[in-house]
Amino acid sequence: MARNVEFNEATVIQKAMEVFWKKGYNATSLRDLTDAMQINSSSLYNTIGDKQELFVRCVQHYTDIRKQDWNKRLSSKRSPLSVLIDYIHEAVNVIINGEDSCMAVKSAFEVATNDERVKQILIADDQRSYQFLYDLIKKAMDKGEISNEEDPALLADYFNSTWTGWYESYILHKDPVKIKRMAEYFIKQLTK
Amino acid sequence: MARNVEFNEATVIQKAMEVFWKKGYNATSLRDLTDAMQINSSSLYNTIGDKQELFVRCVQHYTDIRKQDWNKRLSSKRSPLSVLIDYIHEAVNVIINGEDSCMAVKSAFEVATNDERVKQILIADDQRSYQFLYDLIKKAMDKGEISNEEDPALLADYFNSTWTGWYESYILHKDPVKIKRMAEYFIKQLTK
DNA sequence: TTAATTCTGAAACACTTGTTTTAGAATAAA
DNA sequence: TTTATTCTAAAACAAGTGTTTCAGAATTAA
Repeated sequence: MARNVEFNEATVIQKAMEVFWKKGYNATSLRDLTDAMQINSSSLYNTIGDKQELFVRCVQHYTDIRKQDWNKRLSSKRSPLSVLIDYIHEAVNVIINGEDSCMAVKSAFEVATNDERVKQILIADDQRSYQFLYDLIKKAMDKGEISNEEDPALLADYFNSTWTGWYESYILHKDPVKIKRMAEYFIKQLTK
Repeated sequence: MARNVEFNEATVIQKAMEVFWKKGYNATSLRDLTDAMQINSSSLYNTIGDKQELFVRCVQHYTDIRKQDWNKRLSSKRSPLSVLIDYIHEAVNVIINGEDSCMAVKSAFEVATNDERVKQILIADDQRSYQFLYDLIKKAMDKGEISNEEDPALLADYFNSTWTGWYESYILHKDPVKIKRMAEYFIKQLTK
């Protein structure tokens, strides 16, 4: 028997996420957040909680989106190898067209060592990313699309950690060709 | 005709670097810094400058140390391939024994997009890292220690960006075996 | 309509931030 | 020793930080 929350929580988390994503956790102030979210700090503290809690929700939201993408790709009827190669190409596009690098990577380096909850979310995200690669590589091997000489778990691990360096490279050099060449070499290794 | 600065600048920069390295730029306060450096903020501002300037010097110092290490390794009389493999093994040891990841990587993601000077220092550092790898790979190819089928520039670029992902992996999983396995695969690719 | 409840906005909170001021101690050259 | 200069320590600075308070507006169910 009382009024309801005026704002849509999902919308507001999305807005906050964009600010955190761009500026990082420590460089983002509560004013930055409430300005973007268009809510008063009292509403924020009444519903979501403090800055840390909000950040946790934002990272969770960020990884949820990735999760959906991986699931969608995994349920594709197309050949495992083509799904994998498409994914690599789209990952390259995200790197060279996105403005703010990857929030998961940035948060791993800036926050994960100090915030156990953020760390756990990123571990789960990394595990899903690994599983996505592992499933495709394994299926591609079983189908004979790629050589099965190498351990698929090792390949998945190795490739899973490769993207991060591409983000760093793009921050420093802003060179799309460099990223594309590395991606082609990456694919070549996989398919030979 | 006046007194001299009491503290040793190199010592003080080293101390500041350690704090920035561990906590990151934004999470480090001036008090954190002056406590570690054991100097008053007025002395800091009189000699070095503000927080940004201090950070720039610290990143410069960090990359200077790496530069020395690369030069030392490049002047080795041993075979290029063995120098390279040694370097990879020691890089792995740094990752799994170090407590605070890599300051260059952390700074690339946290600061490089907002501070042009830091970015330029990191670009120069990255260039030296690339050149180090390129020189060894090229020499190893010329000597016939490794296959020269692949473009050494591409290999150097690719390998240069690989380490970053290993740092992220180690932050999340703290799994030395995982890093070691990736390094062995890395070497295997190089030598086959 | 009433009553109970929960939300919102603005202001205030205490504390921390990066930086500057100031008074005086220290020191090198004359 | 004097003098000119530059250092240092402590305090003060204004602005910004994350968070809380509180009065009142809003809303739902009775």
